Amino acid sequence: MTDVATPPRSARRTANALREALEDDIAVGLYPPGTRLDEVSLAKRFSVSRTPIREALIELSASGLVEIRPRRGAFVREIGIPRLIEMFEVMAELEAMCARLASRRMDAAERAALMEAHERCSDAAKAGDPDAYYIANEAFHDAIYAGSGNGFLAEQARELKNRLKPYRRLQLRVRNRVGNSLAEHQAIVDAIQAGNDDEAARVLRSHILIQGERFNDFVASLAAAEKTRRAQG
Amino acid sequence: MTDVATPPRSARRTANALREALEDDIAVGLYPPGTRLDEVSLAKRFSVSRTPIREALIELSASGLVEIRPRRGAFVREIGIPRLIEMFEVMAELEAMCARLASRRMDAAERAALMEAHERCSDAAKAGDPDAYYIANEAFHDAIYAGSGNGFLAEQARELKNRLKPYRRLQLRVRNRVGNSLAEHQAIVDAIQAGNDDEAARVLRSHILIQGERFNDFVASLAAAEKTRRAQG
DNA sequence: TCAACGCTTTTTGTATACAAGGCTGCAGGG
DNA sequence: CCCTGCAGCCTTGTATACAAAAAGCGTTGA
Repeated sequence: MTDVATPPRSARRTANALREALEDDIAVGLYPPGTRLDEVSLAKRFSVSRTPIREALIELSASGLVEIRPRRGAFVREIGIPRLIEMFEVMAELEAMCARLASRRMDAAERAALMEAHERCSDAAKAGDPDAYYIANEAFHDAIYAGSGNGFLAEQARELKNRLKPYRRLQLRVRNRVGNSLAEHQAIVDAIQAGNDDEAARVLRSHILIQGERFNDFVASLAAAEKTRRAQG
Repeated sequence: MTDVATPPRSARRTANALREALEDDIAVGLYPPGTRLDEVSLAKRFSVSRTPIREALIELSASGLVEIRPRRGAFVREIGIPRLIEMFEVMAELEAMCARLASRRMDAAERAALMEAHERCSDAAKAGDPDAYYIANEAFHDAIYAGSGNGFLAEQARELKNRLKPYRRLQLRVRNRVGNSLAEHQAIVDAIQAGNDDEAARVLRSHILIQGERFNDFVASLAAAEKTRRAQG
């Protein structure tokens, strides 16, 4: 339910809030890839007019999460396996670049933040809590983005990660990916702390590529999601 | 590579046409960085209502070309020198990645296209026509993007190049950058044709970084533009 | 003279109204 | 039985109307 008691305070509050809400709904799987996003339904659901809905959809289309087909409406973008491979390939390179720069540029505070995020990952892994690990993992990678000393790069990395979120979410629950992931994190931290930039880049690159390469599991989860979707719609 | 980022041309024609028109106006310098983009003025200028103008501005804001400050309007984004360095750093890495992949993956047709673009660059350089070189240069780099075999990467590279366009345009007219640029192109082509992926990446990376590093010229041109802007506004 | 307050004006953000293109379904013909 | 053409509805795209916030400006008080 939408919080009707929330008073309209900041500007473009509706449109921005809507964008985030829709992003979340898509990431969470409420609107699976291929779903048509009807303007009037969304307007009704959020108790606003079509205008802010349209603006939110346009933003989402710019970020690549939805696709606006002229005169036909907005659809949650369907990302095929080949394109997903491409995206992971780019993601891996961006993260590798972050790691390379971070290992050269991070100051003491940033290194401390990285270590702490790593600790929290470790705790979540020990507790066997994949959701907590998901959160901590995000902070871990974010620490590396921030440590690159390149704000633009960090933004790009975050944005792409966000686009891949719906797919990685499934991914993390497969096998005992968490355990392996943590070991890889350790290697990354070691390389960064040692200031070994090539090694840091290499390890982080493969850390990401592993997610994209496990296509047995990957395709399986996609197929399952697809099956569910077809069964419902 | 099959699905090039082709924005819908037919419907939403006003909004899309407007976006492109505004992009062009900004790139060309009609609206210098910092300019306020008033909705009603733009609406009047293009003989449309505020709605499509707003939608175009939102798209431009998503692409980073303009900045929408809540309740205060849209402004052509001012990109400071530090951020520009960051952007060139990322651009260099993206292009290097393209070159690395291209030298491994390009087929005969793609190599031929690259050679032809290189020829046209050479012609333009010999003719001393910087505008023609600008066009041919774009095709040259585009050929490498396409040859990477990674359509998503190609899109990202094109988008970022587009964002940097207003700044590179000035850049290319400096000194005899064209001559050096052509020599660098030759080295890139050689490396790609030899299938030497590391070398291709290295050469292309520095080819881009050179543009970002010449900050004596760069700052000078920016300062000049700034001066002009202040004199006018 | 200067600063602070409030009013007015201007502009953005949202809702609604109107226009136009696509989709569906039915009917008629091959 | 299937295919096609037309009509009506439904959805998107654009224009206009309305609301609210911020900036400009003048007045007033110290």
